[in-house]
Amino acid sequence: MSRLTRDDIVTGAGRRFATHGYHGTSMRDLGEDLGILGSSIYAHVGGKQELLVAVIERGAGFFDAAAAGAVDAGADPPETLRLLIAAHIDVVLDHRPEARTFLFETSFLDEEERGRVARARDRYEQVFVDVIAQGVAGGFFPMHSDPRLAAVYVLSILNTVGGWFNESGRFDRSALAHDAHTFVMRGLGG
Amino acid sequence: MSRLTRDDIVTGAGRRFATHGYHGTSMRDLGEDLGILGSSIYAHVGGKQELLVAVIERGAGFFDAAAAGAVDAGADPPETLRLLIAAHIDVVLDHRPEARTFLFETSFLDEEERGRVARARDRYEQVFVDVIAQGVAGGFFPMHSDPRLAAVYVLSILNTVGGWFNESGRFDRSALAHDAHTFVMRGLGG
DNA sequence: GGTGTACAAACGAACGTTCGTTTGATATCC
DNA sequence: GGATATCAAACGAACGTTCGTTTGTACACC
Repeated sequence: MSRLTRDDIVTGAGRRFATHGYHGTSMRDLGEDLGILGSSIYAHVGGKQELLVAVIERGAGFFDAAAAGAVDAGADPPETLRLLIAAHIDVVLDHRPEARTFLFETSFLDEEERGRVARARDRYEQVFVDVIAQGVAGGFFPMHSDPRLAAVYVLSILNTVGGWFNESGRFDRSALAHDAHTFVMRGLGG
Repeated sequence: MSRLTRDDIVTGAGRRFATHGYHGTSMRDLGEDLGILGSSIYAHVGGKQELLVAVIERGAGFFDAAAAGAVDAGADPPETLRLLIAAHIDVVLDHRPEARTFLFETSFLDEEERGRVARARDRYEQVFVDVIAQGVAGGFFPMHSDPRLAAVYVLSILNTVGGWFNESGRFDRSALAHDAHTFVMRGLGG
């Protein structure tokens, strides 16, 4: 058992927040997970709320990077959407604690940070909206309803994946990504 | 200000649990919402956990009733699915606190109740799975993937509605139900 | 030898819950 | 119909515990 870094603390906090919720996690619980006393955490971090901010910003960073990677490939809308879906699923499954905390614990941030995170999430959602809108404009998706609504559907499906998908189940991750993509493509009329 | 009943307390608890989370709600907070002291709540219920159980069972009851109503209509799979979607959206929007608590706070129940609720949720999900499977078998949905997976997609979309839909926005509720149904129908290949 | 990590004890505040008491309405008797 | 008994609802204070956080000290490593 070597000494802990701030990153270790944030990682442990993410795990706890994701499984027990922010208010269901005490500093002593978290310390126990890490093998130290709850009070010792204050050598690394200013407080509990700061931990929540750190975990959520990590999660936001993962999603941002994933979206950037998918868009930068410069493919057509259907292919870009496929990349976005696969990348989102990767984030949710490879960084489950941070993703879950980012997606479901944001309301427990205090005012200012909550606003910043909300804006970050809107920006991310807008990437999906834009791709769908471009697909509609380009004739790839012959659907006539609101791209914003469709983006919400897609993200609803993807955000929930971390809650039920089991990596050692009948489907593997790429099968899930493929299945979700075809479902969404059909939903868009493509 | 008349006297409160146990139902009033449960309703208030649902509102708090849905907005602040179970662990983010104190008995004194809840009392303040209701215009009484936190300690006075114990004249109506045994404790905080009992309130959570009561709220969640209410929510489960709403969903069960909605599913029963949709299935009892005896329509073909596409129409039954349309009824299921509309009924689910009605529950989520007409009973937002109970629905949200049922959907997102179940993990804070203690062991036995959590198991019961999980089984109730599985039963509800199975209704969607069955309708989709019947639709596939009957040739209504020419999709070849897992009905269980498709049911998860549909419920992911529907469960999230309470988090973003605004009754006074550009879409009204029936437009949302219609849009979601066509998206899902296309997703199933129908 | 200074810096940073962890401990151990303690802080005040808030937690869920209990308790004895007060209140206000309803039902009963004369 | 006015005094009286009953009972649930609410109060207000207090219980023991846990919360997030602070402080002072010991000890490790560069």
